[in-house]
Amino acid sequence: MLQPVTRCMRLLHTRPLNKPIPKPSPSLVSDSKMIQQCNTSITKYMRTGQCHSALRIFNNMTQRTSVSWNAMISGYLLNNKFDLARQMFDKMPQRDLVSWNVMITGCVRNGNLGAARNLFDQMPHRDAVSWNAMLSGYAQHGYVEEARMVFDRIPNKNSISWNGILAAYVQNGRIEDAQKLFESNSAWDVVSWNCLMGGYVRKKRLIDARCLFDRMPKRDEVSWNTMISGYAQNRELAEAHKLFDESPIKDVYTWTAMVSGYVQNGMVDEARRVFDEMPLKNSVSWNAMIAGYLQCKKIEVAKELFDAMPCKNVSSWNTMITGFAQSGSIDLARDLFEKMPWRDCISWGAIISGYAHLGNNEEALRLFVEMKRSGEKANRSIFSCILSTCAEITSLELGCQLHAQLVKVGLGSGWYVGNALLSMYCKCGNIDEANVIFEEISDKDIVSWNTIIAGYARHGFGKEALRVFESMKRSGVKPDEVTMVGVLSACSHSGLVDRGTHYFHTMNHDYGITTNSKHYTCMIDLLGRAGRLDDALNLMKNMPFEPDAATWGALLGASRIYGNTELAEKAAEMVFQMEPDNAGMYVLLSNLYAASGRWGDVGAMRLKMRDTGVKKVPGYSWVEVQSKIHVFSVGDGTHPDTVRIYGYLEELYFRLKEDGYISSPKLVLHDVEEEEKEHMLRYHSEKLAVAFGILNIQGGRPIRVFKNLRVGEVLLRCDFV
DNA sequence: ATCTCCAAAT
Repeated sequence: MLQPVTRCMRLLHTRPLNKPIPKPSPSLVSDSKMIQQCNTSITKYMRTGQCHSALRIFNNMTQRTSVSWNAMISGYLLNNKFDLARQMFDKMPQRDLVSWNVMITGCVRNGNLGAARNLFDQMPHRDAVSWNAMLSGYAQHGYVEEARMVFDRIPNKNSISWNGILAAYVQNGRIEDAQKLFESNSAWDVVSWNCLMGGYVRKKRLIDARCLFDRMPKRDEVSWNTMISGYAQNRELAEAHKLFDESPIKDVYTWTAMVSGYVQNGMVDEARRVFDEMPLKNSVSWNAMIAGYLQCKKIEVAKELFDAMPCKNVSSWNTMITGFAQSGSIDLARDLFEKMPWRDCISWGAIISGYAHLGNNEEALRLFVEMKRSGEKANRSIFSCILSTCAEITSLELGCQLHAQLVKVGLGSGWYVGNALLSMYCKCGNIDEANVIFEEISDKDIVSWNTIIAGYARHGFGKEALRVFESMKRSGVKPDEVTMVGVLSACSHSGLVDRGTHYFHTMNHDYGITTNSKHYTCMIDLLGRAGRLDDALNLMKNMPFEPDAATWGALLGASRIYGNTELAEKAAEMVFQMEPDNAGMYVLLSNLYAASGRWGDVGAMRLKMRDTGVKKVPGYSWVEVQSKIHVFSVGDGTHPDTVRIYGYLEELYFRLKEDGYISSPKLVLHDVEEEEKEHMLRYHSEKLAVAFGILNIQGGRPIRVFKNLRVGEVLLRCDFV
């Protein structure tokens, strides 16, 4: 609206009023035509992603209008080159309304609402587009109230302003407000109807959506497509198909809605039939079809389609890589990953989580480093994946570095990454930092609470765990089954038998939690540790589940502690039946026999292990020194510092003996010669790791030693602080 | 005729 005025002003400036306006000379006419042609070319190049060619044209122009600059700015924004766009905007000599509006929109799309607001406040004149851009900016970032305030202040509201505020409500889930607004006015256009209808579809309120659809004064393609995909995505394929047949015009969206609807409902053959009938396919249609085949594990067909696809985009590659990775074909995934023409953070995330999922933590970490070197920024999902990798290999130092990176890029807040950080600190043995993180999560969800409770329990801080549990209840979060597993194991590890028993019996009544087998296992562990083996056994007999390996394992652990070999044998026998590959159980039972001097049974156990092909997982201990992990096994002689480590341990033993310490070979659980037993005691993997830690970690700093042997779900860990 | 704001499908 103000645009023509501004242009007149410019003319007034360049041509004095008292002289008649001269007719444009032929050269001037051709100049302005030239400029127009150049502007058109810039736009065309930008639309096809050829920023360099656009820039060359722009640089070669001897005269430019604001449209030339605007075309460059919006072109850069279209190609996600925000910084270049901003540079152009800052450099341009005379900004017009469109320049400001384009830049504001760019800031909003780049996630920088503050910059958008600054521009909005600075601009000399605003039109409806400026206001609408700000309104939509607030709406897109979840600031509904601010969006409403902008809307109320718009002096010359147009239909887009009205649709903007309607969309603000719909996008942020406030369908009732949207509905109220809609009813308060009658001058809505087809976009408004579509918008509200889309809101109902999102809320899965298909009946309300359909009601609007039927009442609409005018329908366009979007109306049909919204309604069709609403049905298709909510398992109402028959209704979707009916509407599809009725639809007067079908475009790519219409067809694709049907394809992805069938795919999402696992009807891949129907999807394929529609896909083959489509008169025109775009990359979304192809990708949906490929994802469908990957979903139902028809990997080969997916790959065939992918190879035949003419217009592969990053999503196509990402879909295939994710599919391969999730079906365990990590090498095929990697092959595609290496071949793809360009990658985004989804591609990196797909391959990294693929390796992490298979337990190849080293490769996951290596790729993460490579990603950062390539200049790609990690998103929340990648950070979360890598944090759990750190937890898996218990690399606290690496975890701390990630934490620092998260703070730097501003992704540290919020429960999503917060929970991953929390879990990392818990598993890496830094429960204090875990607590700091926990306190900092402003939008704690049930997982946050459960993680910190289980973390405290795991580290033996039962009372702390229960204190957190109480404050969880006070803050109005309802405990779930997982919470109670943490709470019961907290009681178990701290010997709080009565309290644990109380929770166990009241949790159904108090929190509506159905007792599951994990809870029973916790209780058996709790009673067993307290020496109440009979009660534990009774509980197991009366529980409404068949005891699983974990339950018997808990009983075995308890019997072992209290030297009840008979019960332990029975428990171990059950575990063998259920999990013939559970090497840990063979070792436990073998150790139990050894402890009671039943060497014949130990030998039989060994034979059984050999015959069933079970391999004992060797016990490892490791310690982290300056981001490097040093691993030790029993009597390890492979470490470069072996001589120093053994020398130090010898010296330590000499001093211990001088003080009257006698090591206790009886605790060694193998049938070996006395001398060798003593050797094993001295050079047990933890001791080697501790010695190395003492020799290499500065005094006053904690030495954290980790072990790989697991009993049930609990990672045994020694913290030497 | 070239530039900006609202609605639909991985």
